[in-house]
Amino acid sequence: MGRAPCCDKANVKKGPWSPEEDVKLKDYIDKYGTGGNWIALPQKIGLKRCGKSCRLRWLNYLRPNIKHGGFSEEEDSIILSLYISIGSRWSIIAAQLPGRTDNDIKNYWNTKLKKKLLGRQKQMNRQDSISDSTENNVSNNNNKSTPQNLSNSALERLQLHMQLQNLQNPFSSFYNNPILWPKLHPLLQSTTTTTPNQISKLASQESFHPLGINVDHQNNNIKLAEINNGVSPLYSENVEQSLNPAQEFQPSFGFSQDLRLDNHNMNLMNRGHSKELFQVGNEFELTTNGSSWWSEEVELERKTTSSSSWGSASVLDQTTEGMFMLQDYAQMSYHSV
DNA sequence: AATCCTTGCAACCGCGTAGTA
DNA sequence: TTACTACGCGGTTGCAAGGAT
Repeated sequence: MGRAPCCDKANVKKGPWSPEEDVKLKDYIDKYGTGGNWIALPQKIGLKRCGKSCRLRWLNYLRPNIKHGGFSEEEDSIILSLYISIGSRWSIIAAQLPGRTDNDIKNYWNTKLKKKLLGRQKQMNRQDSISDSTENNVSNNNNKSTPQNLSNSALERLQLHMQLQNLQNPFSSFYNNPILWPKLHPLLQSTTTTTPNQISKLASQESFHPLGINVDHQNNNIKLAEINNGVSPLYSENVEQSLNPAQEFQPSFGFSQDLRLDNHNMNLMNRGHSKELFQVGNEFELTTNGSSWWSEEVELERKTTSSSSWGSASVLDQTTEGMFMLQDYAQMSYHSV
């Protein structure tokens, strides 16, 4: 037995909206607002439409200040960086692009931007296969170890990640690309030991992590995806446990620490000693054993069974996604010396 | 000119979640 | 605590327009 329909399907019009319908809906909402009830709205206006359809039409098309098409390079960069960081969380990505809707961005990504970027990678792969048989070729490693049922999303993000690395010259990392990361957290650019004072100083600056997570150590506060100036953070929460100023920290590379991902919480752990809590919106625990992120030594503990936020990807897919994020952003964690 | 194929985008569908009684 | 309702989100579909053959 399926879910009860949200409206009487038989008496509801489907398909493209007519200009008359648009006018009716827009006029009414301009005058009276939605009334907090989309389901009842079409009846009030006299539209033979489902409430959900009205809502969608309003949000994606009729709402004021909506922009369609003509994405700028800057918008491309923001979309790309957020997609690699958080995946297909279109509403979150849209929140960082004023005037853009999640549907618009989703369509733009699926039909243009993704092809544009992955197309470039194909070109580069061709060049690689002709001129380079380097043992460390990431593509070769990829072919060897990528799980067959790796989700499309994870694979895309992986491909994009690798491509973006390739796009840099050998002496420049992905993370230092000012186009991709307009405001890169200075901690990530350092490979040397960072003292608490340095961390404190850095944290007080207006700087952001490419993942979109900004850690304010002074206030034990986290802001997620605060990318555009003047745009309110998508998420902000006090961390569970503050950094101990008496300890000395250094940026941690590789996978020497455990990473735990809960529902909406990502704990970067240091072998059981939780340091930070980050909100990322996932629902599993992931543990690595200090090995390569491609390695098989990954333990996964599924905490809950439902996770629509990350689509229908399998647990293995999600593992890979987690690994991807871990590899990318492990640098942001610290372990005590 | 006709047909087929591809692309872009609006809209739909189903599910998870939050709010409330 | 449970059941119900509505909202919001992301994946998917349908179709029109344009291009290729």
